[in-house]
Parts: sequence; structure tokens; C-alpha cells
Amino acid sequence: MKLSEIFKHLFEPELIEEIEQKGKFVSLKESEILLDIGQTVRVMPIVLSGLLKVSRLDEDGRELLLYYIGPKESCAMTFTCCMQQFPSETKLVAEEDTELLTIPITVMDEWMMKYKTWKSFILKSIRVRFNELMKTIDQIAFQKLDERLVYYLKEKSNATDSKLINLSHEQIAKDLATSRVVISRLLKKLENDNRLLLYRNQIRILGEM
DNA sequence: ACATTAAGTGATT
DNA sequence: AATCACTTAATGT
Repeated sequence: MKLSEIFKHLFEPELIEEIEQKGKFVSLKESEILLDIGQTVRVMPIVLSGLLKVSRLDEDGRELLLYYIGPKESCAMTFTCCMQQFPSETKLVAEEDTELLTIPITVMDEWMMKYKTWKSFILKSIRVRFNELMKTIDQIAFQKLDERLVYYLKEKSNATDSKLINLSHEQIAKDLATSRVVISRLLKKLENDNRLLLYRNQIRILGEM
């Protein structure tokens, strides 16, 4: 797909042209790592298609899902990190085959001044992410695991725009920083309540969660 | 047919 | 809610 098509309603033509010139096209296969913890970020990603998963590790090295980045979205964390050349606190993995553009940080400063639409795009993505993070924090702090799981499934379903979720219990457990056995039991409960159906490596959500 | 991996379950802490 | 130990079911070779 043509870039100008994708960004037509987001950025002014001159900016799109600059993006075309300065941005680099990157294609990731499922589960490829775009950025690992500790690496220094030199570019900012904008997702064109697919889905990126942003997670961080807790003290014991367990992964915890923070949020997803879908098409036409960018990563606020990366942004704040890379503006000042700090090593990343988060890990970015392609959840499915993903295409994205990377914008070199060197031009971002300039664009912030030059293009209004760029500035509001960045600010908006920070705002949106920040709100999402607040929700996630709430969950970890106050909610029980079964509620977190339901939210997780909902979120995943929305992000992929599908009622079919292709994940093993093991992977879900990793995202929620718990054990597979616990997830299996909670999912079984949900299945008994007719809220979903379980298959191997696949979950079908019934109705609205 | 056999090995491997995912999922289900009771018992224990 | 986590862990162990074990079973059963699904899938790949």
C-alpha cells in the first residue's frame, strides 16, 4: 500500500513526502524482536500493518504485557526514550507479521517544530498510551487475575479485530506474569460460563465479554 | 507408531 | 494463586 494513502488523513502532504524520504521500511516476522530491554533506541517506529507487543520484565525476569501497538500507531515509550538516547526499559516484539516505518530521531525535533500534525500525532500517542498504562496499573494493583484475564482477552480481540485468539495458555500466562496452570483453570471456568470456547492454541470468544 | 507439546486436574502449600 | 506431579488430548515426524 502507498504511504500517502495510509497517512492522507493524518499528515500534510509535505510531511508525508519527508516521511517517504527519511523513513525506513521494515518488515518483521511474527515473534521477531524489534527492540530489547537495554538497547538504545535510535529510531521511532510507526506501525503500518500488523501488531507490536510492548512488554517489560519484572525482577524475576518474567514478562508483563503493557500494551499493543496497532496500525497507524506509534510507541510513546520509545519516543520518550529515544529523544534523549536512553536505553529502552521495554521490549518490542512483533505479535504477528508486521510492517512498519522507522523514523530516525534526528529529524523528529525538526518535525515537531515544522509540522503541526506531527506534533499532535506524537502528543496524542503519548496521551493514549498513558491512559492505557493507567488502566493496566489499576488492574495489577486492584483487580483479581480472572478479571485481568478477561480484560486481556478483550484487548487482544480488539487489537486483532477477531473473536478468534491464537494463543496458547502458556503464552497468555507469560503476558500476565503467572503460571500456565492458573490460566488453564481460569479459562476453563470461563468456558463453563459459556463466555468462550477452548481449542488447542486457540480461543473463541462468545458474544461480548 | 512414537515423540513432542498443549491442556486438564487433584493435591499441597 | 503458585507449584508439583501426573493424565489426557492434539499434533508433528
